[in-house]
Amino acid sequence: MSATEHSPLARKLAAFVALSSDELATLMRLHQRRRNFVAGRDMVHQGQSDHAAYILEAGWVCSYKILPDGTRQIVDFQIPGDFLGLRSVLLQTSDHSIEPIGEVQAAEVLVSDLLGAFAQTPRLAAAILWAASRDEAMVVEHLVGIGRRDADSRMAHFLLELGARLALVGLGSKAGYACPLTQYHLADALGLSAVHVNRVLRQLREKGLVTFRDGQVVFHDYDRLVALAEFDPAYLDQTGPLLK
Amino acid sequence: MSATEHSPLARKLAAFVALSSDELATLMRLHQRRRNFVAGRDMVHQGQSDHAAYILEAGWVCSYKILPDGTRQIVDFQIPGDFLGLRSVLLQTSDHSIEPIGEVQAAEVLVSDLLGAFAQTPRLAAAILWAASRDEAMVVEHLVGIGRRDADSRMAHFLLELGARLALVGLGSKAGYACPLTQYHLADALGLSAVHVNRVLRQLREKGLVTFRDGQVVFHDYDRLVALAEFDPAYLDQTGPLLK
DNA sequence: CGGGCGCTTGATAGGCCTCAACGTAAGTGG
DNA sequence: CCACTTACGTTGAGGCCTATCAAGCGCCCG
Repeated sequence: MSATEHSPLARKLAAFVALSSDELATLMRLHQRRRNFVAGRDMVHQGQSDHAAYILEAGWVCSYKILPDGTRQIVDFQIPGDFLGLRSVLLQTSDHSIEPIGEVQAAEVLVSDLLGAFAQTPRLAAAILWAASRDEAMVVEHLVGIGRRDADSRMAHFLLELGARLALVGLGSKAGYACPLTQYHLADALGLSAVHVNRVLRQLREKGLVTFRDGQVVFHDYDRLVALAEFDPAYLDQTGPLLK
Repeated sequence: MSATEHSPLARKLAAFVALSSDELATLMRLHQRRRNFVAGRDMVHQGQSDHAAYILEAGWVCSYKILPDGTRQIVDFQIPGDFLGLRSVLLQTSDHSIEPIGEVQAAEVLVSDLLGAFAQTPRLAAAILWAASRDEAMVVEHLVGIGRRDADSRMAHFLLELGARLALVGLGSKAGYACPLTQYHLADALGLSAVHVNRVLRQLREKGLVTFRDGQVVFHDYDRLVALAEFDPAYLDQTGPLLK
């Protein structure tokens, strides 16, 4: 039974660099210290200064910021295999909050363990840095979408990107995927109102492009959806620097 | 004559960690290989795969993405003392373009030099990583602004943030700063039309809050502007992990 | 069974866009 | 020195996209 069967992170990284058994073992040692979380109680609070980083193993979470007027903006979702809280650890105090969506299982990672692992296996360090850069690229693409795409294309792009990310860890395909988000989550992520999210979803469904219902995203016409979204997965696909 | 008088980057980092003369010397060695750029020709193209990272020494640049329909979204501006192209180097191919605004002087940094410097002085590595995390936090704040702030508050927030960044390298204060941007730059950064940018600027001016004219930003009522923007400089102010 | 949560739909309003025109200033070439 | 061009800024009119307010439905759960 290989490590990639246990850890979505190992599976994700393995898609871009062939990890040796030593490197895999080091990676798996980061997964000790398992913790569980439930919806409704934030894992990290905006402004909090003593908190850890985590590797998400099961379940989804979202990173968001609350504005003084009470509205919130979801910056990113994390799915199994993603790191969370890395930047906050470096800045010491978190600039955002992290909320579990449904039940979540994550491995707590101490900075010291991470640095130790990096020192041991530089290739692993490169792989994780690559993953972090990819996450940053996704945030940038998210920003572009909110700034310059209309609601339809924004939603389409979002659903496609999520699908591509999930496919990488074996949780989705071009047919669709399970998605625990509510329409309120979508609204807060896309900078829309929940009401408008509902209308946009209806339009996409009636046009025969994609259905989002009962926690399932089903692509009906992947290619036309890609066209509508102007979705270019280049920023996700890179075969990174890891082949060095 | 201290190194901080020569390098905005040294000045910025010095605000958060006392660099030894050895560390300063290492930092200055990264500044060899000077290059100049002029407005109108991108320093880096979206999709380009052979390019370097730079340390900005004089002048401003912006990082942006072009959408298939021709509109563009500016993701971030870089001012003297900022790194640029770091992520692109890691991902090997750039996911965005970089355009000089006016004349620009920058130091080309080879990955090998950077890694060498990091190996030599870990504290410097921490400082630069901290700066990169701070840049990422700014992109996130930018995303929040576009997603959840109206045009007035978005503009106010942007002008304030820029002022705070410039103050850190000695190029601005709470009174104002020199700003080479056009209203088109502001539009592409804030996700607005140039026409609307003009109207928003007029409103802010007529309310006696801030004037942006002839390449000068002048704050007339800093506190009221902060209130309008709900500007919280916490994410810029951190006395980072660098005191370790 | 009441109540909360998520989803759905309609009516209305407003923020921001688009189109269009014009002003100003600086640069270019004859 | 002037005609011409280009870049940037300014202002108005009209309209679309999306927000807001409001109401109702189905479902799960205590």
